[in-house]
This record gives sequence, structure tokens and C-alpha cells, in this order.
Amino acid sequence: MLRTHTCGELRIDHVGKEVTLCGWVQTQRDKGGIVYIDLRDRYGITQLIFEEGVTDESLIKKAKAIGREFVLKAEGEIVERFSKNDKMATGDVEIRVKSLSILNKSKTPPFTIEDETDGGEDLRMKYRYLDIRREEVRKKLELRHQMMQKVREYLNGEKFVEVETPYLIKSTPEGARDFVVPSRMNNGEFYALPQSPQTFKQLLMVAGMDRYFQIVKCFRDEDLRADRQPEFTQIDCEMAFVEQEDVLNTFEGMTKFLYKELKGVELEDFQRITYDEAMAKYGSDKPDLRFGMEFCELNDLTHGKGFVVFDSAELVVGIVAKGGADYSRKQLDELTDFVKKPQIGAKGLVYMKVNEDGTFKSSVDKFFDQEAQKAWAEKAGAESGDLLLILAGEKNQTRKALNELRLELGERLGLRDKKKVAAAWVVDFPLLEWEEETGRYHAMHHPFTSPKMEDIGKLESSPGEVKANAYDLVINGVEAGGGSIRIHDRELQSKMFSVLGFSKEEAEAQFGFLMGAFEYGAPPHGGVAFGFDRLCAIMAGEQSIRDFIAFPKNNAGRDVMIDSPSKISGEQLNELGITLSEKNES
RNA sequence: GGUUCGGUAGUUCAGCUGGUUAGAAUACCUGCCUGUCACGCAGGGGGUCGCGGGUUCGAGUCCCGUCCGGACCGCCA
Repeated sequence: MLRTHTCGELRIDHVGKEVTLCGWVQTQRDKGGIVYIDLRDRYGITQLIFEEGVTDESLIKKAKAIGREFVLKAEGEIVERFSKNDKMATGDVEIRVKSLSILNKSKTPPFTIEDETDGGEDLRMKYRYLDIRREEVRKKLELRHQMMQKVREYLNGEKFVEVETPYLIKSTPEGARDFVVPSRMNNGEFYALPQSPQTFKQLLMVAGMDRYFQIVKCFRDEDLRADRQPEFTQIDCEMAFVEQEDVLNTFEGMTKFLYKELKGVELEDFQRITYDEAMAKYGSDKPDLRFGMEFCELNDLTHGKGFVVFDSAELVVGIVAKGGADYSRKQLDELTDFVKKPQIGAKGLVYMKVNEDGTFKSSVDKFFDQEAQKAWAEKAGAESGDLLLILAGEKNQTRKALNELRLELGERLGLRDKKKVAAAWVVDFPLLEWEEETGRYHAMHHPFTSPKMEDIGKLESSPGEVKANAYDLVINGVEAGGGSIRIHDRELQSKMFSVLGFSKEEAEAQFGFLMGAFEYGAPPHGGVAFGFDRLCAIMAGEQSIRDFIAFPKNNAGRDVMIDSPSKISGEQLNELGITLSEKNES
């Protein structure tokens, strides 16, 4: 070992000891007759001191020539500081250096290695190895590590077995686009990287593994977001001989365990809310329940008064912004512009202020008298000083837009409190969703999700109304995980594929192995998958998952550090039997 | 595929309705400084204003195209 201690552990009772530290130079402060160097490693920072009259002349000269991020080995005696720094854990002591080796020099880094770095996103990613030296990023990766340990601890305690499943598997048309890997030995054929180990974990249930989990990379070739990466990590779980409640309880337990162990927070029992209720009250299947501001439907109080926008709307729905009656014209215009943004797509925004004197002032006074507005206020629960904001239009679109407005207001009113944790299970998702482009139904969760028993009769007659044994865990408005009770019966699975528009042959070719397995005594089973990166971000109160991934990709799916993806040689292409179209040749 | 914001010193940014020699902070270099810890003081170097084209007497600034980055919509069973 080159060092006897780390840069974070020395305290006043170490005084007098001879130690050797290794680390990077955070800063060097040359005061003339005295030189300080802050030496940093992953554990902390310790001050080195070189003093005229005490330290060797040549050593002082050496110290004066040292720059940021040099790698040093410093030997010396721990002494009590003449002037202490109570902002540092090691601030009571310093090392009076007797011997110094420069283990490596460093170019001046392109951005400062500090919590409040001056580096932009792009630059930080290009020099990610420097970015990770920053405490802020390091702590996030350490949280991730801790979480991984705790997940394993909990699931191991619950008798789950961690089983690895293959990465080179088969492409299927359902769901997200696959990342595809050409096979040299099977020329002209391709593997696909798993979007999730779904079918394998079900096969493990058939295999009697009973309780399976895996912390596993998954791959989806879709566009990125702050909370979406093309390769990401899931806590993938499956249990046999269980019902929905058993799965929910097990993983509610895991989530509580993680919060307790990692954040010291005891979570209350999670709310349960149905999909239909979530959509009606919040316009979203992942509502942020840290605050109320529930939707209030106003159809019956708004129709027939000659206001065309409301009369022609499938849904008229509002929310109350507490204390919003003093919003200025400008603020209201801002909110109107917000909902009219193309991403949100509302045509306009109707407001109604409840004045302190009990009167009402709205943007539609022409059509609705005080009496009518009073009725709105009563229904929506708007009291004096409040602001009622109303959107109207096609049902789903309007709910979606009002959801965005609700979140925006929540942000502006400071209701999305980072310190709060609101976790809920959203249950009873629809089994199927109509897809306009293809003109057929597709599975809302995935095609292995079981329909509710009582709805099975409707599978062929009115598929859109069938509810599924599917559930999502939503924390602070983020989908942290989701799962379902699966189909374990060959006939039902077959029927499901046919409802989804698969021919018998297609279903057999793509999923015959699974349906075949169901014929050999498949137990009832179900499970869940958590977005591990997201769970880390949620727990740290962050929006972006990128800093919880050591080497993430940028918006365009590129790794700017190693510059991938990249072209491959003609020989490699030949070997794989691949010809590129002209526009891609170089 | 689309919307939107941005690209100016190593870095983060300012630069107005087009107008002389493009600025600040920080970083870097040199000198001074024995208790600093965002050290201080004095001085210095540092720019293809992303790239290409256009308008103009004149473009960092306006227009078109393009590349790069961020956020978002579509997409993500």
C-alpha cells in the first residue's frame, strides 16, 4: 500500500502520528513563506503544509511548482492546526510534510473539480473521469452502490434467487425497438438485446425457481430523455404462487426498506389508486401525489350558456390554485401561453378569480353570471382568494393538458417538495390500448399480462374495456416500477396474441417456446420491474438519471467520451454479411 | 419525425435597434506575501464569435442552410 490513511479520516487524536497520504491536488495556496496543498481522495480532503524554517527548502520549492490535479504521495507528521477550519471534517489537523513524491502530473482540467463546477453538460461527459472526481457525482454513484447492496439484502432475505439471463436473445415486434447484434456464425441473422428479461423470468417460474430477481441491464432503441437511457438497469423480479396483493406487499416492503436504510425515512403505507381514478383526478397514470389540486369536472355547470368552446367540448375540467386570485394579467398570460405550447396543445385557458369580497371575476363573464360562477366555485372548492383554471376539449387531450398545468402550478407554488415522498400503487390498468396508426389494439403493459377474471368475457367483444392485473409504483410523479400478474395458461395466452392481431403462425414463431412451456405445469405467477436508475434519482430528489450512471449517453444516444457508436471496417461488415446502403457508406 | 433554447477567451457568460480596437468573472502564467482554506495584492498572455452561404458601405448581431449540445412532444409493449 502506498498510503497509511485516506484523506478523510485524520482527526485531532491522530496528532503526532507519522502518516502517508495519496491523492489529487484540489488547490495549492502559496503564501510566500508558507505553502498549503489540499489533497483530495474519495474520502475527503486533508491539508498539507510546507513552512519556511521548518520544511526543507527543496521541498518547499517542489510544493510551489505543483498544479491542480497532480497526484501526490505525501509523508509527514500530523499536527494540530494553528488556525482551524470547522467546515472541514479534517479541519483540526494538517500534515507537516517531510517527503513528497509526484506520482503523476496533470494538465489543467477543462473545468473545476468542485460541487459547483463551471463545466457544461457536454464537457463533463467528455471528461467524465474528471467529473466523477467531484463529490456531487461520486456521492450519487455511491448511493447507487448502497442501493444495490440493500436491494440484494432485502430480496435475499425474502428467499429470492438472483439468476442471470442472456443478453443475446431474439428480436420481437412488440414494444420498443430492439438493439440488434449481427451474428457472424449465423450469417444474415441477428440477435436482439433484451428490452427486459420478461420471458426468461416467466420460464424460471415454470422451472420452479419460485422467487427470482436480477439487477440487470436492459436495452431499448428509443429516443432519450433526462430520465431515459438506451441502456438502463432494472430490478427485475418474479414470484410464483402469488396474487397481485402479494406482489404489491412484497415490493412495497422493499421500497420502504430502501428508504429506511438509505434515507432514514419511514414511509407510510402506499396509497392505492385505480388507473381510471388517476386519469379523472390528475389526468395522468403517474400522478404526483405530494399535493392535491384534484381535477373538478364542470360539464353540467358549463354547457348551454352559449359559450361555444364549452358547449362543444367533450370535457370541461378545472383545478384550483390556492391563493391565486392575485395573479396579474401577465401571470395569467404566462399560464395561457404555457398550455398553448404545442407540446401541451390546449387552445386556451379560462380563469375565474374568487375575490376577497366574495364576487367572481372570470375571462368568460360575458357568458356566465355571478350565480353560475358561484356554482363552479362551490363544486371545485374554490374559496375567496383562489383561482380556478379551466380547460375544455376532447377528454383525453384535455386531461393530459391539465395534468401539465397542474404540475407547472405545483412547481410554481412550491408544492413539489423534494423532501416529501408520496408513493402510490396505480392499479387496474386497461389491458389494451387502441393504436390509431396500425388500427389495432396493443398491450398497454405487455402481451403476457393477465386480464381481470371478470373481464375475460369482454376480450373479444369489447377489448378496450378489459382491465388487467397490472400495476405501477409511482413515487412523486415518477414511474418507479411496474408489473403484472401474468398469463400462465396456454389457451389464454394464445387468445391474447390473437386479440393483438398475431396470426397463429406468428404467435407460434415468436412465442411458441413460452406457450410450449405453459403446457408443462406453469404455476400462477407475477412480478414487477423497477427502474433502478430512476429509483436512485427519485431517492436523491433529482430529475435526471444521468449522474447515477457512471458513463451515460447524451441526448442523441452517443457516448461523447469514447465517441460511440462508430463505423466498423469493411472486413468486419463482410464477415457479418452486411452491406450498408449508399448513404451510410463512407 | 417535430417543438424550443443555446453555441463568443481553457471555462461559465455579457455583448441593445447592425457601426471604431469583442468584454466580465473565473481558470492559466509571472512577481510579492508565514495561517491560508472561494486566500490576498500587482501585472500578463489568451478569441476562426460552431461551420458554410447570403443581405449590407459595414455582420458576433439580420436571413437561409448545416453541424453540435440541452429540455420537451411523438416514441418508450
